[in-house]
Amino acid sequence: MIRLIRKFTYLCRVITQSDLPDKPLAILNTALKLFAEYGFHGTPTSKIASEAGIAHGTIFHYYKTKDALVNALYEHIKSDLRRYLTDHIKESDGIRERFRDLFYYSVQWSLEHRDEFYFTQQFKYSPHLKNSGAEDLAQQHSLHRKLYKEALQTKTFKPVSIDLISSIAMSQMVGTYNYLADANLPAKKQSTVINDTFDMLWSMFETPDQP
Amino acid sequence: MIRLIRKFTYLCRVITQSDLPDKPLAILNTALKLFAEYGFHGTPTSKIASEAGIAHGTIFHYYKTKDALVNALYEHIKSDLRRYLTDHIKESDGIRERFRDLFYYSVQWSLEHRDEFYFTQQFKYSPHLKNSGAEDLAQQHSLHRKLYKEALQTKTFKPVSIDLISSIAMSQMVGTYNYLADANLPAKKQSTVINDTFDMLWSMFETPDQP
DNA sequence: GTCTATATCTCGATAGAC
DNA sequence: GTCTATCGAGATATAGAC
Repeated sequence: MIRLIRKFTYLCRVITQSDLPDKPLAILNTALKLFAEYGFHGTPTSKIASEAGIAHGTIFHYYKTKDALVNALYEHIKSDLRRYLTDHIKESDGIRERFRDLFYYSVQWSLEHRDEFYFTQQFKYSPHLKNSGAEDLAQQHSLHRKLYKEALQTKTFKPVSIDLISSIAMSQMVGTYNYLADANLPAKKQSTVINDTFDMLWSMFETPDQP
Repeated sequence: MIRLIRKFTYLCRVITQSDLPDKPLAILNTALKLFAEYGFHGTPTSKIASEAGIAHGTIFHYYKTKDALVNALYEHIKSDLRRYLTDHIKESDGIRERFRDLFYYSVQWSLEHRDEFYFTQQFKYSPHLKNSGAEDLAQQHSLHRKLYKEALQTKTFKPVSIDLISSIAMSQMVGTYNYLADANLPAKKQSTVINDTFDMLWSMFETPDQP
């Protein structure tokens, strides 16, 4: 009898397509939503469970501890952003284009994923968490540093410390994001701002023309 | 008898000058130290008390709740920074000098007060706290916005949104700080970097020469 | 795998002597 | 004002049925 009910429930979900039984992902998603609103210390696991429509204990089946959940969420977001960026950057483009796209789409992604962005900031400034190996979300070596390295080697950039470039570029993205997140401009104007701030950034490091 | 012991203890403190009975301040200081290491959620009030060498209950005599303590600490730091900046900026200077000093000493202060800086970042990204009226530490209207406003009105700056200037300038400071905090350069080199990054910032917004 | 029920513990806050 | 002792809420994590 109970078995029948289970089957029925399952079929209902399949038919309505509304709620695939991907519990681990559901946990991550509701956790993110709640963390963005209350912070991870202000969010009890019991609330994540009830909000996600699952039993409290189930969380600990997928994530041994709350910390593990938080870290898993961070990794999840990180790989999301990574995929998004690699999807939007053409390897065949010139270095300026690639840098522009990296900048542009990093800001764009943050604007379209504000909870995710906010969460990563919280995460970054949470000393007691075991952020072992959790370098800055955007210090994704392979994407950023490779690019800066190339720009330095080809003398596209003035000879400055790569860490300085990295820090300043990162800040410029965050600054642009902060402005746009509050300003609420129409999409087109938003794009203009991102491009303009990128131009400023570029001109900071570009090697001046040799006549 | 006990009264005598008390008096004796008090006199000892006065003589050694080692530990003025300024408990509220001592609480703030050790709280800051611990918050920087464990975060404020990872730091129980009991630990603050024991580390500060006072009784647990005493904390709640000065600060009704833990949240109140956190907020008091934030205000304390904010006014410290404010005093530091106003002490270092000459009102009689030209606008470029004043902006430079604001930038320079903001970074400098952060480098000399890393725990304080780190704490304010934690604070900024703590959604559940009653940060009512806790605007960004550096969005201290009277210091920053007044300056930007003046630069815009005197056409020293290109006509850009003041919020954009504010966001970008702030980010540039944070970016410069992040770089220097990791790089560990000698003091002289540090100054050079701050000045150089300020020049970049300035040239972003400066009105080009009209011939 | 998922649920309910519960064990265990830590922390913030209070009470009351001194 | 400062201390000690303690209370009670609420949190994570586990046990065990289904």
